[in-house]
Amino acid sequence: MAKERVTVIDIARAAGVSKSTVSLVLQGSPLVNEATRAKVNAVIRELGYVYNRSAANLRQAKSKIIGIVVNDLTNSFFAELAVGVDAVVQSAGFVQFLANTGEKSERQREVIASMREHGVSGLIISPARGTEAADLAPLVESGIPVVLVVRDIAGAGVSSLISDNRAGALAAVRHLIARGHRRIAFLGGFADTAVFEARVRGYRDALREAGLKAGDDLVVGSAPSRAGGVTAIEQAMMLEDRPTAALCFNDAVAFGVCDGLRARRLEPGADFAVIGFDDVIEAKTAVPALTTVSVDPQGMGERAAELLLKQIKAGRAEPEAIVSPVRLVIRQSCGAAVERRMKEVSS
Amino acid sequence: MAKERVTVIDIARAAGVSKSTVSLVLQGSPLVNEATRAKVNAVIRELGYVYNRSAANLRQAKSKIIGIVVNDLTNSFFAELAVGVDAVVQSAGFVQFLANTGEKSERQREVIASMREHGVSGLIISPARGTEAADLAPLVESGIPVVLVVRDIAGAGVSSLISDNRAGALAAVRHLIARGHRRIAFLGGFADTAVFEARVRGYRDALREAGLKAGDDLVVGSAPSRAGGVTAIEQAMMLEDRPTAALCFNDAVAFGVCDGLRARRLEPGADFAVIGFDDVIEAKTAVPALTTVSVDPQGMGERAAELLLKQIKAGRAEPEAIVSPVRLVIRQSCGAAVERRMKEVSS
DNA sequence: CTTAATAATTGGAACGTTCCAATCTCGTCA
DNA sequence: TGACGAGATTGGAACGTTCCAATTATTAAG
Repeated sequence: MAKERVTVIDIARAAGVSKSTVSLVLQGSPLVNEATRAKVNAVIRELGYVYNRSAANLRQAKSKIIGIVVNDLTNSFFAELAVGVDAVVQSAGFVQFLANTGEKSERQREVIASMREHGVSGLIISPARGTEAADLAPLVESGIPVVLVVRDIAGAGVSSLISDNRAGALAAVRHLIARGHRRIAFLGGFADTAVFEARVRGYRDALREAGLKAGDDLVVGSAPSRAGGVTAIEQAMMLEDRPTAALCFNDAVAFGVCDGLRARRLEPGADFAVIGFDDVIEAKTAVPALTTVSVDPQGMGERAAELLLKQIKAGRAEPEAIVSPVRLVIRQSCGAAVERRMKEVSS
Repeated sequence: MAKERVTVIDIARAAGVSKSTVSLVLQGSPLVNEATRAKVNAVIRELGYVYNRSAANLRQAKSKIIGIVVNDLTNSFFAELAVGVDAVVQSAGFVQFLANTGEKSERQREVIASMREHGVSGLIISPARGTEAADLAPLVESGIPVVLVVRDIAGAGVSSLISDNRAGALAAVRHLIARGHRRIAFLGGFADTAVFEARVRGYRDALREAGLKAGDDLVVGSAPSRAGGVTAIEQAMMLEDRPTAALCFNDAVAFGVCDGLRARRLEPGADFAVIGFDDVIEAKTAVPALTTVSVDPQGMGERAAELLLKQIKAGRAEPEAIVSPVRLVIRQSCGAAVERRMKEVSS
């Protein structure tokens, strides 16, 4: 069944032209006559020709593949990021090579190597935990454009696109304070990441400027997952002086916190205010709808892809460090919307 | 900065051997002397050589790439499926090319074509809605191994791996009936899909065998998402004779149904029984933990990958249609576990 | 009618690898 | 000593495309 491979030469023979002409047609060159173009295209369709990109790549150095490596595909934040990237990459005529590292740096090394071997013309990386500048050094030295997303790596010397984590946390906690909360926790996340550090910094700054003290017992780390959120809130509720509100490391944790709250017969939004981070799609439709710091993962993916494409086109651009603004979207889980809605109804 | 590409010839020259020897080393051939192998490897590291897979692919027809195309990456079911595939594919020395079609068959055509051009040696496809056998025809004629997952396509003539949707729904609804429910709804999903059809069939069969009538008003379709679940339950609760339990099209819908229930001050698991389908990771940690039909997406991905690998190795195998067994995992959202837990406590 | 310019087409080299058949180097055995 | 075979190594052809310079066909200008 597996028929002989049809090549450009077969097409040429069948169409009565040279292989060069066929090649020209394939690349949509304006040099070729309309009639022959039509003829060639017809033969191509007829013989079921499939373009051999390996051969093309071999000849010309550029590959039309861009790679994206994420640290946790099962986290919908990254899945959305990937579809954002895919959208723009695709429409630019590139194809996306996606790999998941599962936070393992060994695995990350492998997939990056593999992508290099396949000749990707650019790479978008959301680095695994613990990735250092040295790990990326061979890659950046090779001159392949790289943009880091979500997590920046100091001294890597490549472009990065991260969200303004400190500002987001600051805004969220200010909001909580404005609504009268005094005991505010920071829940979830691994303490050894830059993202965690930035978010906690914003949290602390907000408390400080309100003259509240930021005790260490109120920031409790955990896995940045739904399950982690459950354990984090449980731990926080063991404190003798319990918090009445929490900013969570991300939305997954926030959902877990809501779950944990309910398990203790506390209604999130009414009895306890919770704010997430990321604005995953489900945040809007959850009940109560999650108040969260919107970082628009899909949009971030799009911007990262655009940045990368720009660098690919430019050959070798100066690395830029973009910090993407962030905004607090107030929904129901922090209690604000409930109040507001009641006001609306009564007016 | 972008240095000259170092090739196998450069290595050969630097190591004082021929390019053939270097090639042999690269492929780990046992033919080459240990000393020269070490020498060559040292030079490879020293010069920062990166293997050019395009060139290799050109020479030998096999490519070490397998492609996976999913219809909705933002649905964590598919994200997990993809990581399952990735795990086995990777350990077999292949690399995974992942693309997302977003349910658009035009897009699906493009990505499949692109993968063919890159010379994938096999393809795992979770087809977009509305994909027909004819759409896949050119692909299967080319003789490249394909396995369809999640959704089968009649007459496509390729292997498929789907879960036993009817049996799962049957078991779930039987359980609901055994717990005394009489008004049971089927919520969510697009009615024009085979998966929907099979699940509803199981649902109907269970009702019928219990002598319950399966009114059409109790099956309400919607988008297979969290938001869809919210609207579906809302619609179901408009009925004058309200259901007291529901089997949902998938877990995302089930979560939405829980949300919708809470919005009406009904506690899922206590006031209304809900069962999902898929057993996404969050199902276990949600509150209440979701009773669901476990299809183990990650395991399914692994099995699909193994099947594909087997076919790739075998050259051209007979298409197999595997239906993967499924099991009802009883947690809290159907009310059963609550009862059981109380019993445990009292004993 | 010649020449120049333009439009289309073309053959061959090149890309970096693998494969094949051929060669070289030993040590061993008769 | 010569023949043999095993172990290592090697040169060159091939894979399917693109690029370049060259060629041919066509049209316009003089």
